[in-house]
Amino acid sequence: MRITKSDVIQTAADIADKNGLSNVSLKAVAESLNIRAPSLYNHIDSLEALLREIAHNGMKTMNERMMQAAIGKIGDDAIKSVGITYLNYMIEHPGIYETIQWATWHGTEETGKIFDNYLSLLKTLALSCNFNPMNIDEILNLLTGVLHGYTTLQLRYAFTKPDEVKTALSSALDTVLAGLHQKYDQHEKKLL
Amino acid sequence: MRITKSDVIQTAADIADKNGLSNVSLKAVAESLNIRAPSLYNHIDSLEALLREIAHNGMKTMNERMMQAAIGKIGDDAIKSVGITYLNYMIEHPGIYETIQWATWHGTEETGKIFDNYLSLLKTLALSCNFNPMNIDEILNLLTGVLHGYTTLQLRYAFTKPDEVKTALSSALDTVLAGLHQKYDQHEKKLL
DNA sequence: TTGACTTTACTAATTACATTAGTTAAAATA
DNA sequence: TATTTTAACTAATGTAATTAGTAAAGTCAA
Repeated sequence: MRITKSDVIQTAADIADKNGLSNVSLKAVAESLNIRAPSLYNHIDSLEALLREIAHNGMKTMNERMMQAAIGKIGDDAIKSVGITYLNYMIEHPGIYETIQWATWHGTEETGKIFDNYLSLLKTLALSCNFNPMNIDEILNLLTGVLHGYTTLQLRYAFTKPDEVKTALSSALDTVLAGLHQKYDQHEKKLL
Repeated sequence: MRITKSDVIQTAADIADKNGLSNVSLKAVAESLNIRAPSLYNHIDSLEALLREIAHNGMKTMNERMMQAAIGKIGDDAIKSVGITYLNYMIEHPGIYETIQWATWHGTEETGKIFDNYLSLLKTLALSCNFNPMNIDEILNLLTGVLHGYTTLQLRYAFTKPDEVKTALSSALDTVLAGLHQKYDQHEKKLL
């Protein structure tokens, strides 16, 4: 009968996924948990703080999954694998992803730190692509931008035709990586 | 002393740009206009509808500016010019852009139509790049994705270092276009 | 086991909005 | 000028977030 902070976040995240971010209210969360709305304040600071927790949990879960997806892979393969994982998460959890976008505008330092973990993973993988390390930041900016923008804009088709969208994302990443290789590949190996 | 629907939308958009989307309320809009909140219902249907109007107005304005920016240009040049215009608008109107993103999730058919106008412009320009028309949809998906994702993620830097961000966007588009040309350029000219 | 302490639930009350209903005065129109 | 429409108003309602104060149930040391 006792409820934990984690229960509250999970329940709110489920509501977001099922009914959209705009239907996440303390009232709705409390009803799902069979408690009264004010009782939620024993676990959270405010509705805004709860939304941030949903976003942070989601971002951390995505980071874990993307790390898993990258294990045993390097280079373009690894990056495409991470990209597909990113898209999969968004398809499975559109409400959480919507909350993550909300947190882009209403985030805290914590939000930035979790995002940095994501950048850090992508950076490692990008460095395994034989790009000139001098340009790694530009490369990261483009890769993260493509992933975020492409998946967001394709989300509406992703529910009805998930396989097509995944294939298309893979192909889009191929195109971007081709451009990146053309521009940033190290042509000379450093000699010892 | 009389207020028009256009005034209401403008005022709400200004509040969004200055204080963020979450601070747009009928109360705040009414106070800015020196009228009472219920009077706003003479001009709008609801708060949600007002937010959609902000988004639609913003999208239309962006479309117009992008069309202007494309005049007299073709190919990669035109696309980069449009991209920079897109970024400029977002820097000038972050609150409206936030509302446009909100409308991505809460939009109507109207929202889709305005977005289609944008797609239509980009399609014309992409076709001027000598890409194989058979692949135009994939190409558009990638271009719109990069534009949306890249600009959104760079927005936080765009206020302090606008010039760097604009140069970087131009370079990122170069990279993507290089990948697209490598993959989708028409190698054979059709003979008459 | 008992007694202090903490946790987590509750009810009641407050506040902030969005929204509706009903009304009125000014503006537009015929 | 008479009529109709527009756009403002006040008053009232409903919903949701939040705060304050309280009580029950769990935790843990003596």
